[in-house]
Amino acid sequence: MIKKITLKQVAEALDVSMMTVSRALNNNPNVDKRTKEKVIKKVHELGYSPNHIAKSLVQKKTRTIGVVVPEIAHSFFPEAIRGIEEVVYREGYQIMLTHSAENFEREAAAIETLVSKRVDGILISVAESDKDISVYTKVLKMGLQLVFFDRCVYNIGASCVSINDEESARIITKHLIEHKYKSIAHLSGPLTISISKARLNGYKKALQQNGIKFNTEMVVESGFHEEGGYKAMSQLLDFSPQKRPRAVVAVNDPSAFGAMRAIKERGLSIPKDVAIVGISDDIRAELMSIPLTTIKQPAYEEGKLAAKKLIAHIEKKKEKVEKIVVETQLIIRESCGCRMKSN
Amino acid sequence: MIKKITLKQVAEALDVSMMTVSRALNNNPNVDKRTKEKVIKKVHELGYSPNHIAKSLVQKKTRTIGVVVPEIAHSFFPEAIRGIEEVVYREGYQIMLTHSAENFEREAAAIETLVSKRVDGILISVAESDKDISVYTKVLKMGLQLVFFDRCVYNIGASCVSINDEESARIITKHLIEHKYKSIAHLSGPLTISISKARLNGYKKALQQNGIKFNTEMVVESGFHEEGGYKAMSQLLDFSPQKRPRAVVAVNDPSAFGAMRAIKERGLSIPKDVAIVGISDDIRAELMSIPLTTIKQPAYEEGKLAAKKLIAHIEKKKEKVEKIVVETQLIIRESCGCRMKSN
DNA sequence: TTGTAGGCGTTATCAC
DNA sequence: GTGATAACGCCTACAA
Repeated sequence: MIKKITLKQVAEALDVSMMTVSRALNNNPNVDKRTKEKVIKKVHELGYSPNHIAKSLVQKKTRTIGVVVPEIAHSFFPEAIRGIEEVVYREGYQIMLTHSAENFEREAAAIETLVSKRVDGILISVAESDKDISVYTKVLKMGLQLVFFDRCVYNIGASCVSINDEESARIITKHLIEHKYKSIAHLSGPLTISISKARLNGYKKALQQNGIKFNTEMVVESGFHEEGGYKAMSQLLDFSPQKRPRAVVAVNDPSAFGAMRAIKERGLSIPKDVAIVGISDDIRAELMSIPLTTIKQPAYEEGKLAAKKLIAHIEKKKEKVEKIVVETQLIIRESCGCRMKSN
Repeated sequence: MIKKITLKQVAEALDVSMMTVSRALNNNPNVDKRTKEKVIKKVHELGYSPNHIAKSLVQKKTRTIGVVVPEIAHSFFPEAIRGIEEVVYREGYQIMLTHSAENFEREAAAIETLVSKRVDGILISVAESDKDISVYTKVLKMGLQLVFFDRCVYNIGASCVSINDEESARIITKHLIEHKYKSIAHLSGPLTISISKARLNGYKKALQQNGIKFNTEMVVESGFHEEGGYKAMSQLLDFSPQKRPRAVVAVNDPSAFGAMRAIKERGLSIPKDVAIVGISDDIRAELMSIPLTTIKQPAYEEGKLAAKKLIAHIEKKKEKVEKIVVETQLIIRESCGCRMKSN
């Protein structure tokens, strides 16, 4: 850290007390207009920069929030972080960004560090690995504010911002059913976390509501990433042509991208041989050679809402814990068989 | 901030001094093994979490670095941030992420806040708006470490990690020239910042080395974003068909994407009517209906190198200030006219 | 309107 | 190996 001018030095240079300088700088009304001007002038002259560390120590408030994401660069998260930053900036907070890399231990360590750094609250989208929710309840018990976004943990007393996962999966599965596909598989997320279970349930519900029997073999766990989608799809394609699914609901777009690669590598065509849909509306979805039909998830909005809710929890002692659901939208492209490519 | 157990309370519960607890927790060798065990046990029992704010105050070190980017969600930056996070995590630092939104005032405010939060150093990619470099020199003068990445400011005594901008632009322009295009335009970045000037120079150099006369009208400032690329390209397309450029070097991929949209909207075809190339290798480049020929810029690597260099500056007092150049690679796709789409 | 005293939760330093 | 004390730079609370 830098050797710097302190309040005391400014005060001495002006021959006033530290408190006068402090008050002048914090817009305290009880300070003579001329002294205030003098102080501000001297502060610039000396290049004084207030030490927020000291301020935080006495005020027990850092105006910093911690953000924990399982992934930084792909699909949903950059947009969500942009939304968070937007709100946080306007409210005069800062973001401490950490990354769990989908790993539970790393996530727990990140949370612990954020607590030690005394952030005012934490925004988290949980990692996909096996987990013990006591990490989160412990944070809450310490009185730290916690808001989940996208991948939530429910019923532990924290607010959450996400889409309606079950309904989104149900709608897009139903869309596939309307194409008369009967044999529809699901590439699921890690079933330890609730978002995956909800999407699986939505898929099941759509089948059931349309009189299609649910078949366990048609659900393969792919996780949330491209590689997993590729592997899971390959597994399904190893079935005999009669047993092979005619359509696939991927848990999200990256998983769908991996699956699309697997399908193409077998020389099969999308959607003629296998139709596929995702959930996310990743930036790449519309650019694929067969544009992906998907559910648009408003990442930027989710980030903003989550940040707003967290700050409300921090600033108003009695802010209501709630589940905030953002609207999604079915985006119909070609991978479901709705329209074929024009050229 | 949370009401929490302090060192003092742990000490009292154990009937030892605060220093003993502090030493035990910081792996100071001068602590009896059994007292250390006792301390650790009690710390867990009480749920004590060390207050890094207090620690930072006395040690004048926060183990936090500030990151300032002009953009959070698109193209280069998410990957760069991922690289930064990777290094910072391994070295036991945290990231405070801020966003200038390409706006100079906002950037200056972000830096000021980071200084007040007493980060140990700052990693910055500068905003595109008009600027006064005194913001950066002031930071340096305070003794704070500063490392630029991607968009640098040179000769002010700060290290910098970037590609060789001039050479990259020269190479990709030369590639276009090898296609026998004579009338080649440049969509430039904001000419106030050095990366744009360097790329413009590379473009000029390629023309000159190949006996093509440089024509001022063929350079239009597009900025770094899609919208600017669209507008700048539209301007060039307003020229009469004879004067209109036959090929275009965009300052980066987003600008190229905007330009491609403009070209298509006029009913022109890429690369038949207008060939185009970019610099970045954005995730979308290969997915475009006409895949974009571009220069691959290793964002993740740049982030890692910049973070490593910053931490070296922070920890070794005499780390050399240097310009670190990362290798780029020409990625040939279809937009330059090299090969036509297979189907 | 201004100043003084005390403390926020740690660690550095020196003593035992 | 352990403890007492004085910072670190600021703000709260109270006094003048």
